[in-house]
Amino acid sequence: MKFTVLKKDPATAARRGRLELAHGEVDTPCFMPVGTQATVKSVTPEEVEETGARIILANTYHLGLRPGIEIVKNAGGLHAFMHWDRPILTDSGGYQVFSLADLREISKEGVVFRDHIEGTLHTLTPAKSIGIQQALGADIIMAFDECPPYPSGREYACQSLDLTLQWAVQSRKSHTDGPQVLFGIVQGGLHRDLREKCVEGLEEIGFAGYGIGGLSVGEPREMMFETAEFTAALLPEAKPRYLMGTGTPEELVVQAGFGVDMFDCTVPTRYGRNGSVFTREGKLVVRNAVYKDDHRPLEEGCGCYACRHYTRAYIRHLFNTGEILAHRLATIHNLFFYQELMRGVRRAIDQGNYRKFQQDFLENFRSEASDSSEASDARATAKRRN
RNA sequence: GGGGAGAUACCGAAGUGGCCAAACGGGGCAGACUGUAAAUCUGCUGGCUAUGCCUUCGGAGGUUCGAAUCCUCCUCUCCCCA
Repeated sequence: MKFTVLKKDPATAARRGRLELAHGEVDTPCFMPVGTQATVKSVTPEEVEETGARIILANTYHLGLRPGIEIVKNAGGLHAFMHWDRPILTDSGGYQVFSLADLREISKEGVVFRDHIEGTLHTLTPAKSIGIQQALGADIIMAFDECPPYPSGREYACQSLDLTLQWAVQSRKSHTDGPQVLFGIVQGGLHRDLREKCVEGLEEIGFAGYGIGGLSVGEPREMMFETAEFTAALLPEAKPRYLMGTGTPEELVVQAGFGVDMFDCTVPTRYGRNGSVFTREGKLVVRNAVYKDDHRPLEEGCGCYACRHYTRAYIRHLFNTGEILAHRLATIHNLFFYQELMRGVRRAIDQGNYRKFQQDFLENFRSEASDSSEASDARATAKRRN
């Protein structure tokens, strides 16, 4: 792997970079669509690529369980198995320690999961996680960590951090040389000193890049921003910084300004399947009745496949009737929107005016439909018509 | 012509004297969703001048302190036999 910082924004900590990985190059800051089960839900790899995505995520816990590494190995590795020949990053299963909290028990050695499908027990240790990730053959693999929930008291955050650091050592030891690179993950909750301690510890071990973990787990947005900014600044300049699991379009724009190089989030794909799409003006719940007779594209001027060929009224109709195509079109649009957003971010940094780009974007983008006078006007109109 | 069953909110369907503005499902409307146990989950769904009031369980009348629920008549629907 080679990571090059091409340009630094004069007014913010934002930076433009390029990642050279085993399966290709990725311009940063980048957004990585999430494909937990070796598929970005509802869309084909060609469609993912057409949105502009150059790297995607997959998941160790889920793929280790089903179909299991033997089958993926026999298929010729994850890339061949899922027919995606660009870079892949696999998450270690650390997030499942958080999201499947009711089904697992943490010990010093690792985590015992009661598998959510069959109920049988599976132990994930740092060595096992790395072993699975190497077998899958992703370009970037992640150290096994504990993602503690919010709120976590200082004592718990402290313990959890020690565990994550121990696991980082073991992850590093288990990682054999090859085209794959291993990233460490910074934990420490919202505590500055713990984040500092974690970064120090990880740097001592030495990783190709660093994930900032433990955010977007329910903490107030301001606290997430504060912690992300602070933590990003602690990390070595020459290595890629990956803010794990976040976020909304605004969060990406804000946090790219902290010097984050990589993002991933389920928001564009999940929101798409659940009937929400993004536009430069904010979130639009295309499922809603306001759009039943609205024959404009999801976003005017958008170049995505969905917007080139279909209208809000049609896509709402598809959602309303439970048609699969609704999920596909909304997902394609959202992924394109995210990639278009990142293209804008990169261009602005290239031009050295990231601050202005941020301001313009945030001024236009309304995250809550209720903030939008246009949306509430539209709702009122719909009510009158009914 | 004879016998039987039924009519409940937008639809289907429970309820058979007070705890009923009425279970449950569908539909509709809205909200949530952040390293995906998610094509999922949650809320609302008669009206209003709203800790209460008004209208509503096919229609009209009656019994009762009180009726979707009991009685009488009427209207309509379905099934079986001729």
